[in-house]
Amino acid sequence: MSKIELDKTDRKILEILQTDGRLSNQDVAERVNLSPSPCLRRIKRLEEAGVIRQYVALVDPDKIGLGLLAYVNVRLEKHSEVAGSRAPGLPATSPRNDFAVSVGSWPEVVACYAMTGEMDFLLRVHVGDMDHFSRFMMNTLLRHPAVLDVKSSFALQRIKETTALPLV
Amino acid sequence: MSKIELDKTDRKILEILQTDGRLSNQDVAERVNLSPSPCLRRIKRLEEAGVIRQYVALVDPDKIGLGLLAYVNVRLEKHSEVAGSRAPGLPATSPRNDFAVSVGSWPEVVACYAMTGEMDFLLRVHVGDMDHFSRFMMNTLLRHPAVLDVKSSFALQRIKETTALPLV
DNA sequence: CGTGAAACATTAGCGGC
DNA sequence: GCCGCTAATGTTTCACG
Repeated sequence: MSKIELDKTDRKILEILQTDGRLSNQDVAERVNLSPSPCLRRIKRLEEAGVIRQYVALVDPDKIGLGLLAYVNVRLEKHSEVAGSRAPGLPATSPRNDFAVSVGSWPEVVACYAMTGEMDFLLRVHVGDMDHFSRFMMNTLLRHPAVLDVKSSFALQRIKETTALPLV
Repeated sequence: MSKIELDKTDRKILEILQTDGRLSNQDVAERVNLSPSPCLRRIKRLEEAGVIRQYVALVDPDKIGLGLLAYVNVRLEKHSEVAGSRAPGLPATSPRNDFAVSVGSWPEVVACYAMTGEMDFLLRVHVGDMDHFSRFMMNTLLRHPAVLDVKSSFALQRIKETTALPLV
């Protein structure tokens, strides 16, 4: 995790790149009152330290036919064992782990967290419409052997949505 | 909303930029077997159509002292009126609207959706630790006059997290 | 930290399929 | 219509002061 010291200029650079990830180094330099080379050195340092994890383009879901955003709470079976082939002494494939691996392969699921509380997992799911959603539920999520039950809610309105973290 | 036609090449470009938003146009062109100029024309078209909404740098929350991720379900008071100054006939400031505006000004809240189901809003909240979280609850969220009650869950583990949408 | 120069990237105009 | 060439302009990057 290696915390790293960030001074005021570093934070300003992060703030800028969190909003405009394609700004040229020159432009960033100008906005933080630095010349290009020290600015680039700082950005490189932030990238290497993993503070900047990635640069990405954000795509509008509505524009590519993914108009429905759902959050799905999932509860898994407790303590169930995988039927059949399990060598004694070897670590069992737990339902939890199984589920986590499956989630990685479902494109509709863009985020999944193990959570505190009564529900084990929270999934963020992008689909085209209710039809698509129910297909995903019936054919994929509810068919997974580790899943005990689910509770879904749908986004009616996006009040706020940003990838930019507050820079304390 | 203006749907736009995306051919195979456009989708490939989006896929690439969703993973690496700082790739040079030349590199993108190479990967989609196009020369730089038609590739740039396509990217510009995607930007102008709003399919690509923004380019951003993703910052690792752990590295900047925001180690705790919470999802907070919020229920608002129904039908309450703002006390005092309201001209009859003018649209009242609804608690809903009031809340939406406030959320915009709280840096800890990076996302907020109006949801179906028993809870009105779902907030995604990044904070440093439980202390920070409870300060946010006591001093900000629970003090808001529109808020009736809240239910919080905390992320124990990030199983999957991507900003890249599946390109159907 | 800043300067400067070489290598590299972007972008508009134009001709071709 | 959409592609690719060329050439001018702008940007990145690094050795060095």
